[in-house]
Amino acid sequence: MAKDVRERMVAGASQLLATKGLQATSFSEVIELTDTPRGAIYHHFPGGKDELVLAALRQSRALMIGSIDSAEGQDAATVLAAVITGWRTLLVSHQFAMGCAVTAVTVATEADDLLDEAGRIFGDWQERLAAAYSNGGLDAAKADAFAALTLSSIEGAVIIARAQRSVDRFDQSLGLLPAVLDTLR
Amino acid sequence: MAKDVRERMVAGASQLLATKGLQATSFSEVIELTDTPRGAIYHHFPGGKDELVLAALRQSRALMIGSIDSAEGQDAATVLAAVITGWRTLLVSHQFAMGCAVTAVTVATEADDLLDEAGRIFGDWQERLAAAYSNGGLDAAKADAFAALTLSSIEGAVIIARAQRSVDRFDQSLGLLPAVLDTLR
DNA sequence: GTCTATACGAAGATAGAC
DNA sequence: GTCTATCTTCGTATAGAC
Repeated sequence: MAKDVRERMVAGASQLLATKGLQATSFSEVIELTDTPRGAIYHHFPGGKDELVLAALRQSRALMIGSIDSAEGQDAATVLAAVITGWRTLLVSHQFAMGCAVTAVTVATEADDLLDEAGRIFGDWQERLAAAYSNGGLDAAKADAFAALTLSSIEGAVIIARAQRSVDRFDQSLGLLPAVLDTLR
Repeated sequence: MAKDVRERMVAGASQLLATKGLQATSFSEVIELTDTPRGAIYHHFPGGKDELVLAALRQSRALMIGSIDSAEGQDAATVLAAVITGWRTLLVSHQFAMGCAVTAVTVATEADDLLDEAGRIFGDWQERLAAAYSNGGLDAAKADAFAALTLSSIEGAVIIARAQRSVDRFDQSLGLLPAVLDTLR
């Protein structure tokens, strides 16, 4: 059976946020992209755009968490490589037209509820990543700090890669992380 | 004498980009913020919004370059600390309502000329930072790579700090960089 | 250089029919 | 659940007067 209309709208909004930003994540664009009925938007999202964007953020959250979880149980270096590769593949496979939805919202909103959710998601990502590192042999405090560095450098590297339509700086910058990890254990 | 109207408009646009993003950097907001005459926008920027944003990006470029240059000639660790402190102060003094204008444009535009300029600016920043590191005692190749890591991790940390309205993760993540620098020489 | 007036389109949102 | 119509507001842009 076809996916739920609401679910398709959320996925479309999430994709639009990651590719074109918050402004371009309009009802018209979501409807066109997902081929869903116009009249259904306010039925599924009575709170309007904010509610749709909030749902899209939560979906982005789950995707990244799933990616971290699937590397769980392995060596910390393997976890690191898996996360970096995931983002690298996303960039390349979309020809640098796609990035992070949470970042896109953070730098373009003034709504407190959206900012709160974005902050919580970054926190959750770090926490999950730190747990995976810890599980992969790193001391807890170091795992937490290294997770913070991993996240911030990836988020920054993704932006720079998009602007330059190249993965050169991405590779150069994140290429230092494995050696950093080595010094931590 | 009062600053040139055009210059004030560019500064206002630059500030709006860094605080509210590309969408909110509208003519109305720029005019209100800078208290400049509405009729003067298309006189100074016949190319419309794109031309204004382009000028604002170039001003952001110059600000960061100036900040790097003022640390030039010092030890690599001092250069690193100066750049980090600069961004940290910006965040705190604006209560996390301000970030990087170039990032804001990168994740919200589809215009090639804006993306090109953003990519060029990130490249210039890295180049200037690498030169300062090299001047500060780091081997050239390592200086370039470490400049890439410095930039991407700062850009990412700034976003996360804004979302969380806290400098905790920022400090935690960038706090690892001095040790990384030590391992490079 | 700066002003007003205005055109045009897009966006978010609501009402009421089907 | 979905449709159409409509309202309001806002943003970009242009024309022509001062």
